[in-house]
Amino acid sequence: MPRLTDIRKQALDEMMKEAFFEATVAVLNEHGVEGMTMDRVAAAAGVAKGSLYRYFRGKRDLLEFVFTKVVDPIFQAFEELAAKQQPAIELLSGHLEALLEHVAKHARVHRLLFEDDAAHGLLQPSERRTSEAAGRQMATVFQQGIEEGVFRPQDPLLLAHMYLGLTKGVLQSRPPLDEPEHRKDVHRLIIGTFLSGIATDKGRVAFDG
Amino acid sequence: MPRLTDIRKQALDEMMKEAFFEATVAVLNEHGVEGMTMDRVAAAAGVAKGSLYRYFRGKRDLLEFVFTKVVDPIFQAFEELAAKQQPAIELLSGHLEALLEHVAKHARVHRLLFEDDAAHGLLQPSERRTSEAAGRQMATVFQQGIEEGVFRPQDPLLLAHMYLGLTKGVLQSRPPLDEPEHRKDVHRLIIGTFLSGIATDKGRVAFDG
Amino acid sequence: MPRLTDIRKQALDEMMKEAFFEATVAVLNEHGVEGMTMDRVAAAAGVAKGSLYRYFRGKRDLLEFVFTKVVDPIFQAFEELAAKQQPAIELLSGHLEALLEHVAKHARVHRLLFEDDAAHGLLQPSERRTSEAAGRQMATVFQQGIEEGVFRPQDPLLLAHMYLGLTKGVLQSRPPLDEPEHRKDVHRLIIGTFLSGIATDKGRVAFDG
Amino acid sequence: MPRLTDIRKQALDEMMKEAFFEATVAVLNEHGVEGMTMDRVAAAAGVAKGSLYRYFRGKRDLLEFVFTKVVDPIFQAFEELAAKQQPAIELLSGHLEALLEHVAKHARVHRLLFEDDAAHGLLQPSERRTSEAAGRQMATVFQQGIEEGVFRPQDPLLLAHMYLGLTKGVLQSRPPLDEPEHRKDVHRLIIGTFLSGIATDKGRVAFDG
DNA sequence: AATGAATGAGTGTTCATTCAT
DNA sequence: GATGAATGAACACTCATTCAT
Repeated sequence: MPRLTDIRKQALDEMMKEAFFEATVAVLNEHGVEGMTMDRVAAAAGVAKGSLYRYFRGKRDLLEFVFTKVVDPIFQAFEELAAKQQPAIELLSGHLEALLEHVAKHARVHRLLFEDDAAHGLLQPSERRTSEAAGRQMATVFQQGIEEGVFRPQDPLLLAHMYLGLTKGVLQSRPPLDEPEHRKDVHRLIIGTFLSGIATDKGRVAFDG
Repeated sequence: MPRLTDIRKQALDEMMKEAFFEATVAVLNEHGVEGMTMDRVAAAAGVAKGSLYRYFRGKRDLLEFVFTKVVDPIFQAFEELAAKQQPAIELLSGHLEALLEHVAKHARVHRLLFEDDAAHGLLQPSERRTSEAAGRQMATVFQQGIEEGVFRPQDPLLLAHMYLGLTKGVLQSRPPLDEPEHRKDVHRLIIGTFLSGIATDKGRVAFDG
Repeated sequence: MPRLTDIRKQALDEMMKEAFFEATVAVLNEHGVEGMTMDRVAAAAGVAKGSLYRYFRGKRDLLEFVFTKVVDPIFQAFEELAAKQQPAIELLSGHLEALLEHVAKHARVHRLLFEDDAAHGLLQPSERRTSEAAGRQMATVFQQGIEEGVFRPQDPLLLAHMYLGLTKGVLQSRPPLDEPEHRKDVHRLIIGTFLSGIATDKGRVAFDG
Repeated sequence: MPRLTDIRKQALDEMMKEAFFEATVAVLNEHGVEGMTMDRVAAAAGVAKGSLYRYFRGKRDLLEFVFTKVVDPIFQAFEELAAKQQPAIELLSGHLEALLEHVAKHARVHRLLFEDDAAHGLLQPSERRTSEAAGRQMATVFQQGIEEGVFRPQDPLLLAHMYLGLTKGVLQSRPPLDEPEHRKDVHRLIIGTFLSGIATDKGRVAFDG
């Protein structure tokens, strides 16, 4: 039964990687990105340092794994939503909902990998890739919205960057996201602002004038 | 003539610091923040490593100098504008104009320190301080705008973060900023979006519905 | 058999530390304390510098290890003697005997750490501690002797310092200590001088007069 | 008048060296031996670092100058005393008196150069030379005393080392030396102990027995 | 003769990576 | 396959010494 053994082996591998993921997060939590050493990760995982290198080619590899593990679900959630062929605004809304939920669940890690901005040195490439991928993904929504006539015609990629930037800005101010109502508030704030702006009628007049 | 000598000395000091500034930027450019070592900066500046330490107390000091040199003008521009007692929207507009001009002038450095998000590990304290200071500064504008009745009443600090995030998002997509018209376009895009949102009337109906 | 492995591991650790001890002594011998660098110790031990740090937390740690290794046995010998509840003079005598034997055995290291007075900069704390501890330890002997009526009443701590100083003085003149008779001679000299002084009757008269 | 100029020059040189002496002592006082850098000495002396090197060939040279300046007077005092052709005991007594006075006057420096034992790394050669010179010097006294019949016949050099060691031991316990009476007490203690020992008659019996 | 900026070898220490067991 | 000891390149930083001005 080499087949079964292989499967089992693969499963074990996955479990190990999972363990390393959690160990890494724990270390990141306790020592920050600068203090994340392979020694500490191995110790946190309860294995010898050498073993780490059986599962990851190096530190960069490990961090990319962690990064991906945190980021990927958001992309997948989007893909799932997009598959449902909804109107752009609902797509946007649904995606934001999923995003906020995800951030709420992985608050600690998010803070470390995104807000504190400290890991970026080590995973710049994958970071940029991610950021760009997210931009492209969102751009399709805006493209769709423009076609639907609900968004003003504009470069969709630029819109995506603005939207993502605005969202990141809100998240960087660390609003409470634990309770569903909190998330609802933030959701309304982001979508409302991005769709309708912050100006009153008076303000809009002042601006146009 | 100790007076003249002193002045000359001070001028030389400034020139050295300027040279180190450029050397640091060059190293950051080539090796990223993680690869920015004192050795490399010294080599790039064409001096011995020890000399660096005559002008900066340490790596952190050097990086803060670079960071400040890039960031401070924006804050100062804001202060100058704010002193003029203008309406909030004009203040916002003026600040963005100054910002875009500044970014255009220091494009390379900006990319390194802000977009790539990479220097943050080493100057997190000053970085976070800066980010928060910028937030607070902008918040006063939004507060004023709310009082003027041109912005919808909302947490000014949150508005500031959204605005800054959105702006950062746009800059991250690296729009051309060399020509004044380019900047005008980006300016219009940001202000317009933030004040009026991206939705058409139809979109707004769809959203409210 | 984790038991055996652990023991073996511990033994290996001890051997490594022992090797570093000897390497350190060799380096101290050749380059003096100021010239004792971690590089040189590692080189003398024939290992990479990094390995040193697996066994010692730092330079101070290493030096303290060496120092302790040399000094501790003397203290322990004293404790053992003191436990035997002997008269003060025999205690003194016994301690000196043990000390001379110990110095004979570790002549080279002693010269480095004590006579040359050179290591002290780096281990001043532990040195001073040691010196004071030795003083206190000996003071109890003199206190006991005073109570027994065999020593003239005087500040015991001062007596201890005098005794230790005198002994150190003798050792600094590097008397031969290899043979038991040599040690016997030195022993007699020190004890005799400290107990009865160096003056003849005539000298005593001259002094008192 | 090149003659006068030369003399003046030499005098200036002496004054400079004197200033550096005091600056060095001040630095040693404030920062310890490990913290005594040429920079600090120059700053303390109020001159440029480069000037230091006009008067001293290097750090070792400077430290030797300071050391000598502190130690030499004791030797000279001895020479002066010795020239007076006194009995050995009075010579010893007179020398100790001068020594205690000297130590009292230069207490701070002494502590740094002798007790703290930290400078020795840098001036080991001159230190050893000094220690040996002192030994030889004192040995002549003991030799004389033996010839006078006031000291028991014994290796004079060994006696000298014992005497100096005992004295050093007393000084290391930092007895008060400010007042003449204090010094008198210490003087009596050292001379008394070294000449007559610390044993009572009972103790002597116990020892001989 | 004085200055102090420049030098650069050297210091202790860290840590990602390798590899013999 | 796991281990963890060994490695050694790198790093930030210091400071005695030199030398152009």
